[in-house]
Amino acid sequence: MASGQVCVSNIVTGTYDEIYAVVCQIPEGRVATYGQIARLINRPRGARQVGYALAALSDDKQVPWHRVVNAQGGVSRRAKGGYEEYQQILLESEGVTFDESGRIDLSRYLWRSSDCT
DNA sequence: CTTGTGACTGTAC
DNA sequence: AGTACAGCCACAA
Repeated sequence: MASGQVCVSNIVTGTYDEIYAVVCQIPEGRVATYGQIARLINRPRGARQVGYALAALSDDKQVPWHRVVNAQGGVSRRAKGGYEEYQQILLESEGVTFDESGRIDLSRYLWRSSDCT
């Protein structure tokens, strides 16, 4: 599938920007956990920062933040409610199926950064 | 520089 | 399986 990766152009090597870059690299139909992303940017204990970075994310950036879920494979609550449902809809639109409890099968949809080359 | 907070994670009960 | 506590990093005031 022709995935559209068009956000890396605005990325700057800083702190949050690295997180955005990783999120942008997540292909469609795949999801990544905060801890996974945190490790990718060399911040194995910065899982919190990843979520905080997405919280501070602005609409100007085309970052698929909806592909980022917690370690339980579920959508975390945001500071401004209303978007948790929006995220699930976007993921379902990409082919991701949710569990009865509203959770994703990470063993099946978890994105692998170190695979296929 | 110190304090507070947050879209998290892992362990323990 | 769900709830509770502590740890961690980065940014704003």
